[in-house]
Amino acid sequence: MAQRQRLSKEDWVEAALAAIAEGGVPAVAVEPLAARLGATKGSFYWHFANRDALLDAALARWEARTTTEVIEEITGAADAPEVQLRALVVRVIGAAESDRVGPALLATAGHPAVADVLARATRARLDVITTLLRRLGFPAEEARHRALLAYSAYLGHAQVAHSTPAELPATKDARRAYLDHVLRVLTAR
Amino acid sequence: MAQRQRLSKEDWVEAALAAIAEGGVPAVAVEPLAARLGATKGSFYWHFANRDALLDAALARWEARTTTEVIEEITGAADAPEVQLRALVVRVIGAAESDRVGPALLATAGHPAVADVLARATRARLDVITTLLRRLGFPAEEARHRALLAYSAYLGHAQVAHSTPAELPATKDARRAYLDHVLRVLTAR
DNA sequence: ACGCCTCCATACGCATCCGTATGGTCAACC
DNA sequence: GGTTGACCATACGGATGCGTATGGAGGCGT
Repeated sequence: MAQRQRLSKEDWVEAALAAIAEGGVPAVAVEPLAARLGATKGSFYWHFANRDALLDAALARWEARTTTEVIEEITGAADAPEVQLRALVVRVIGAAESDRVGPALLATAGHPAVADVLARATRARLDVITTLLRRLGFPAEEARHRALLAYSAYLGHAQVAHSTPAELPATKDARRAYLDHVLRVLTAR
Repeated sequence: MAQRQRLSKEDWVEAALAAIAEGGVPAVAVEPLAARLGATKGSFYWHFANRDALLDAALARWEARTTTEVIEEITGAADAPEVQLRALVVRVIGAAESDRVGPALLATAGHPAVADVLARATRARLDVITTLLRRLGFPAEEARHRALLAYSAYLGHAQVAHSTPAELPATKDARRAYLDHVLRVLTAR
């Protein structure tokens, strides 16, 4: 990997996220990570108290990057709800195909720290979608139902993209057509 | 756990599936499983050549139980496509909330055996849904799009049910209303 | 009653990972 | 140019997992 002489905390966090993406939470192991970074445990235990501290930092980083920042970015703009919803979907579908951490976390939902971050992320994301749908004129219960459906579809799309990308539309045009179709189905009255 | 004196291959497979559900593929470890079954490695290595053999058997069992058997059961009946589709959804949504193995496998899609079984299951499931939608009168491309959306929604629903069940409709009536809503949205022209 | 075959426990060597202890290196600063 | 402190390598002990070797317990036929 990188042949830096000195490593920062961030380097370890990024390596941990990469490990989660490839092998799930159990793949966050100090010694293999050190080997991949071209360092040893000596470096790690200077930056972190123990393995769990690294895992916590990685989870916090993931939550910020895939939930907090995205929500702020989308809802920060003063666009109309239709525009915001479309921006959210486009933004998030693209990310879903590269971010493999989310699906990987599901396998370890038993771990307390993982459960916490998943619960917070799920709630925040569902709330954003629900709010947008309400602003589009859907009544409360229907907005919540449609938000749940849309978010489920997003999660599932990430899974398919990750496990069997061959089943997704192949060309860029086909993907855009699919995306348009999905948006139409999800917002049709 | 069970205080049986003799264990069968099936017992080990079931224990492996339970382990995957709780901790993902890496949790399929011989010695912890043996402890849980009240046995030792001596038993395991009589029934299986090694850890991978158990993993393969568990994956095959999962595929049969959640894909092959379900598809045969649904398409075996001579019902109208609307009835089959609804039966499939009802059957599968209920299972999604108890089967935690599927989501857990996603975390280890890098493993060759896992990738194989995921690819086969995804393809088989998408094909079934696509066929049903075609029989409902949707043209080919739209049927495939809607099938992908429906299957994604199913996968995501399983994730939500597993990680944050509190976000799902609480009462039985609310769940039924949600299910009706989803079916209506997914099959509306 | 005897041997046989199935199933399992025990004990071992090896590898991997965690966490600690300790000393070394290099840049910055006086 | 000597000292300090941030950063890291090496070396260790303990825990846990894999796979093998070996012997023992118990049903079953003869």
